[in-house]
Amino acid sequence: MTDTLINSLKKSDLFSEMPDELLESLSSIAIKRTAVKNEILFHQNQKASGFYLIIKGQIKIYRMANDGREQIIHLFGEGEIFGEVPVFQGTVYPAYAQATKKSEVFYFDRRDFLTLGKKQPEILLSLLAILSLRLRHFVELIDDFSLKDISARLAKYLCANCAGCSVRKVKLDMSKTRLAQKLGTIPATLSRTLKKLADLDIIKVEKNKISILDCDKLKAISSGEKPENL
Amino acid sequence: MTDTLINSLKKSDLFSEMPDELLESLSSIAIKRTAVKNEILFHQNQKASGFYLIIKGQIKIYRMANDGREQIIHLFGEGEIFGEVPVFQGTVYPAYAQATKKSEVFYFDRRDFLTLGKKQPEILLSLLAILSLRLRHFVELIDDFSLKDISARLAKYLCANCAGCSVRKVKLDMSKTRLAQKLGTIPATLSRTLKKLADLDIIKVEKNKISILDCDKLKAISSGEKPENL
DNA sequence: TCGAATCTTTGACTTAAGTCAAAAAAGCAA
DNA sequence: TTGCTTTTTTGACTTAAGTCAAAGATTCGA
Repeated sequence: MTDTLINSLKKSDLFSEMPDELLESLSSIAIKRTAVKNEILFHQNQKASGFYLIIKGQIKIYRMANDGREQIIHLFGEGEIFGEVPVFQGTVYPAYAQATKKSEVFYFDRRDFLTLGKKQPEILLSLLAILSLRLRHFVELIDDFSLKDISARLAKYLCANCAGCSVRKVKLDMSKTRLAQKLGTIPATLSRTLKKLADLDIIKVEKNKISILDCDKLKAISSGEKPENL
Repeated sequence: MTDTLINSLKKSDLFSEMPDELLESLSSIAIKRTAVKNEILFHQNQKASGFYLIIKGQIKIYRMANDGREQIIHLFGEGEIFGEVPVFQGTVYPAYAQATKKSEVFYFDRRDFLTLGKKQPEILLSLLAILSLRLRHFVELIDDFSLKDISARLAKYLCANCAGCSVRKVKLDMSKTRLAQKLGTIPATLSRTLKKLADLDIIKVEKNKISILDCDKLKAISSGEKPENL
């Protein structure tokens, strides 16, 4: 029984990277709940007594505007948690949470969570680690997306995947279509970009293996410099 | 003395939003350190004994590649913390940290931090709240940046700032140049986009006040739909 | 109130990257 | 191998948004 509970935790966004022994402790305070369609899990301005992890179904987070119309803030799906910010802050829920269909959730009571955290601060530290690491990734991602063109993103990807350019051959462990997605573009553009770099003798492409011929130029491109010919 | 310490914490990225009473506790375990230029604060693979907050100066985080060349991972500046992820995880530092110039930092010892967290888990919860809230913002930001064109971003901004469209007049509390930045564009483009929406009678712009004439269309645009005329 | 500095708008032009479609190559199953 | 599907490349075209520069507004200090 606890096993399936831990498995559910492992499938969640927040807890998936947490060490097993901590998950076990966590699972001891998780309470399984089901919500029928349209059931309200918490109200706006209600004291935040606990947060939720969705196992199945979908939860709508919304606010009520002055004129009575609801403003949907977010839809959360399986594996996602919600309500944790006000719980951590010790404030009130800033919105309503309502099941859009029959759903299953785990409920983590704030008090239990605090008690557990007191006994085993490693749990909280682990969560902090997960969140701050993820935050770093996002900051980087945003940097990449907003500041860089495709060549730069590709160059960066290649650089990051050749261990400081000591390895000169990068084998793609995914399809080019997939890589294009990862770089935030489409296969056609990736193909052209690869060709551009190859024409400049910076890389050489053979099927799914990419050789890096000029690591320094690649690095320059990855940080935004433009070589002579686009 | 403690006052200036707390003030420093307030200027930092991570702690600025933390309630005062918690900052006070935190300040009790912060140790001020100075680093001369090129001083190494921690080594790669060394057990992560504590994390740092930069008060002044700059710290370079880098890894050493096989061929001896250093690969700079990040440069951190004033107000930023570093080393916290391995500290929270209880692992080793994954890279070197070296001052690029004379710097001042606060050092938070892992053990002290844990002890404090045990005594006052609210501190850890507050950090969790800060991080998870910030994460939410980033997730949204990435959504916006990668999926939406400028009209959509602007529409979303306007929608978010008219309280569920019950208020029909948004007063910009910043210059249009600043707003353009926030939307990830330039003033010229923002100007044109505003005009486009005004031409479609969706909004009306008078100096720094923007009236929303058609809230539903605005919402549609903000979620990616294209109206008749671009 | 005048004039300088800063913001904002507009116009003409450029460009990176997307769309659509078709050809070429690679992968795969029987 | 053969044929079928999927992936990748290429070409022609479109488009959103950036650049640069100049003209209009606005703001603000003295």
